[in-house]
Amino acid sequence: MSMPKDPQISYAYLKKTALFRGVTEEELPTLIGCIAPRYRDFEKGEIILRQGEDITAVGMVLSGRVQVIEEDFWGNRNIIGDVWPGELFGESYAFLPGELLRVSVVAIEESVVMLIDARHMLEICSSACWFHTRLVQNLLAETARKNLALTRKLSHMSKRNTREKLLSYLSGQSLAAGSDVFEIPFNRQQLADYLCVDRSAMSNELGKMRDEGLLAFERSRFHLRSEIGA
Amino acid sequence: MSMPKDPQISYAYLKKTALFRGVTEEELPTLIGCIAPRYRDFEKGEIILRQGEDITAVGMVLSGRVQVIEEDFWGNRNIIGDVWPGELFGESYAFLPGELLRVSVVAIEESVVMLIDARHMLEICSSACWFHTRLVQNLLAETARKNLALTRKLSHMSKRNTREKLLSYLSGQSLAAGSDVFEIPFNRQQLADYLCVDRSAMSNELGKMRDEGLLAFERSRFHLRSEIGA
DNA sequence: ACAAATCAGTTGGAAATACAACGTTTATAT
DNA sequence: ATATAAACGTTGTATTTCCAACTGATTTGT
Repeated sequence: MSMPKDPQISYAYLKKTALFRGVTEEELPTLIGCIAPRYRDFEKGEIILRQGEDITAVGMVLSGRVQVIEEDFWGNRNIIGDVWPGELFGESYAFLPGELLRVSVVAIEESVVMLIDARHMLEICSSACWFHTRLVQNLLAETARKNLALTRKLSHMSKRNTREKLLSYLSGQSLAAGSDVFEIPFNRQQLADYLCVDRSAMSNELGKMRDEGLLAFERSRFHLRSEIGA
Repeated sequence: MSMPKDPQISYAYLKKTALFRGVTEEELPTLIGCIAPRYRDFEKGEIILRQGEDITAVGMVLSGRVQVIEEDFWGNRNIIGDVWPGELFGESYAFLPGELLRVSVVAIEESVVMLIDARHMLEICSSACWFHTRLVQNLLAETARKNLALTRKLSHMSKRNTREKLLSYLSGQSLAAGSDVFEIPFNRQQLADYLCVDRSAMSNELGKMRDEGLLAFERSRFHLRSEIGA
């Protein structure tokens, strides 16, 4: 890890991130000065946050690519997810003092990250700049969004068999689209991964449901039937 | 639904809720005046929030009991969860303008709820009271807490079979306790419900793992073994 | 236009899970 | 202390899922 003297922050880029959305390019330097982020440079393979730590800063990947990893009781490593440039990590832990990290964050390429202390985001700065409000709004919106996504996925996955998982997911997609005909953003393998089931078994189940008249589909386009099919 | 003239808000009670934690009883009246909540009285069975709505207010149950319900494409109702007095509802949707409710919230007893507009929480009030900061901190902490709980549950549930779900859960509990011996907060049926598996199948799997020497247990007390058992 | 790769559906056998039923132990109430 | 209820483990069977392998259709790259 090293301290980059001149972190190549592009304001044009930052203002498009979920955290800084709504702040203009002119306002950004003031805001950045206000929340006083730290910049860190990590080499490929370096650990950014270590399981067990108690963090108080939110991280944003500026360049490179980092991964969230979980190590269980027996030392088995499990990749939880990727964090791409512009995205946040550690934002759930940073606002819960005393809550120890259950994951590690690792740079899988040379990466530059921005670390913003949670207090700097929440406390009203001396210059009372309004950007703080916007930042907190963005932060809340972002955690709320993740929350909803997790809740939805969980509501599908808590179904006991593949058919019910599929119906739960498809029903949600249909309601979201406001139509009984809709497109899903997954191909079969991705859908199976999302629902944590076997692809072929899922395909099989889809076929059965089609034969029973519950639904029709063609690739990613689905049609749910409200009439109880024959 | 009616407008209670004199909602029986007890400041002593409010200051103990997750939302108002850290605000003293003396400060509460000022803060409450500042965020200008609305109070509503619902009869048993009345709908508080309707699926499809776009809400901008966070709700808190003051008395009674409300339930979060999901209705799918075919009209099947599914109970998502209960909200007890002092707890929040709608907090994920309130901060995402344009995001339509995928659930309904229903009073299952006569209930009084407090509705706080999201903007009142986020925008700095004229009197620039510092409580706002605390309120937002509490809100962020609360959504962060839910986020972590959801992420953890999901990481167990994404395992393909009962054994791996159990090991994922138990490993997490062990790491949280910082010991290979620990107590879990569930009985067998609750654990099975949490992991979305069949209780007897789960019991069976626990027995097999005990016989294989992976772990030992007695009721809710578990002991994970790091050595690869014979 | 053609070759190669990806994607989707199908099938059969092995493995795991759900379900129902039952006996024993542990906890709770009177 | 005793009766009652709840919790836990066990077993057998029906059902479901996983896995591997294969075919045909569609997409992609050249």
